[in-house]
Amino acid sequence: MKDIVRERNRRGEGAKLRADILAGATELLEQTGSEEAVTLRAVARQVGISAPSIYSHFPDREAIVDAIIDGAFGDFNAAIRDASNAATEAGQDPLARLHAGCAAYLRFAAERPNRYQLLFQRRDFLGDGPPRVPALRSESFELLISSVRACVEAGISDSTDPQLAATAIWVALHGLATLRPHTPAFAWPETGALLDRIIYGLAQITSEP
Amino acid sequence: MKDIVRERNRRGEGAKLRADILAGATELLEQTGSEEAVTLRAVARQVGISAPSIYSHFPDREAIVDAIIDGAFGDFNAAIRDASNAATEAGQDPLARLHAGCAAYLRFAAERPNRYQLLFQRRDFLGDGPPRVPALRSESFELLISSVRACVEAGISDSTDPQLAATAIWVALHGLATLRPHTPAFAWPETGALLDRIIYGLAQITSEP
DNA sequence: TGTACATCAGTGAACGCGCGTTCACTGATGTAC
DNA sequence: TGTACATCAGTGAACGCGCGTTCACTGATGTAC
Repeated sequence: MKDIVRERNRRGEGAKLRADILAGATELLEQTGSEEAVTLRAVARQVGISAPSIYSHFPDREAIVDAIIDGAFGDFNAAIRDASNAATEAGQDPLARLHAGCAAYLRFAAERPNRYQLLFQRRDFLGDGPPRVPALRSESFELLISSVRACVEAGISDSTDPQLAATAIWVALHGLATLRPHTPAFAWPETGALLDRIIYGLAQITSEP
Repeated sequence: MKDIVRERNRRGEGAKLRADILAGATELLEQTGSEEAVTLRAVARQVGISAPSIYSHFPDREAIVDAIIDGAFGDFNAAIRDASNAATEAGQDPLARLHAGCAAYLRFAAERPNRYQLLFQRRDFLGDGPPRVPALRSESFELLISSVRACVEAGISDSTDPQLAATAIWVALHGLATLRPHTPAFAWPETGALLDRIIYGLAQITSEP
């Protein structure tokens, strides 16, 4: 069953199909929630093309999933960076900047749970060539750790080990982001209260909430 | 390629195969790390039987995975309960009991990463009949929250909301348990230090580490 | 301006694979008589 | 104690499916002359 019938690209515009394939594959992943659902044939159906057409743009199935992950990391890092920068530009204190970044993290995960899930569920093995994904992974962590350091320098955090505090915050955010969509029956506290508890408790914030 | 050739059970002992199938399927999951690898045929190969033999003991593939999850939850809850009880029986304070339970949680996840992953990655929908899995899920959380309450009552925690604190600890433990096996390239702090940060920070422990 | 043709942007049929599941069966073994 | 047989504990072959991938191809379109 072919739902969509795509119009053939004009000559010289063949590369447009790559973007369509990636968008279709991303949508498929987000809808089904499973990496396995991103099959060449399912993507082809989604985009409205024949399966072999994909081979002009991706060497194999794996490459599509990799491209989805790269795109998701780009969006993820941008969302956090933007929220953090917005807080800085608004002249807010380091704690507000830390909070804005963490809130953006949770918002990204809540709005695209299946894409978020894919970000950190793949093992970041160190193969040949530059470790591409680890670099993408570390950007937001670097921002997190610098936010914690700024709190220490501003005298509103007691932390003697910002790396440890940032790691603790990261695992808590990740745990909340992944656990929540899978356990809707749990009596979840309000996200804001939970996030405050995480930030104040783990970054050892000394001023009162 | 059939590696093992199983001896046929004696008459009346047919039910023994069920345990073997479950053990084989569990081993398969733990080795491959993917639920999808638990196929009827792969399980049959692992156990040394033919694929249709499984139908005498499980109605379909899904039932095998459900049985793995049930078994994993039983082991998971038992590990935490035992560690917590051992601390209580040794006459340790509430903080030590809380710590023992959390450490057992992380130990379980570290030793059986793939089985742990399966525990909370399935949506706990509320279908017909009693919500079996949510009950299994909540046991360890109940223990966690009672440990936090005991700390408050003993005057070593400032928490005014033990439910919130317990939830925060849970998400942090889960985040650490799932993130760590997938990001070996990250510069992880020592687990003990991280766990202390999580417990002291999130349960609002007031006495010095 | 007209036209031959190289190239682009794909397609349709086919392959071998592993899968879940069904079906008819088989051979050992405990039991009734 | 001997034996017929019901039952148990499985097996082997087959089905239809969707998959990744390969292959030879087709028809539109821009371009060289």
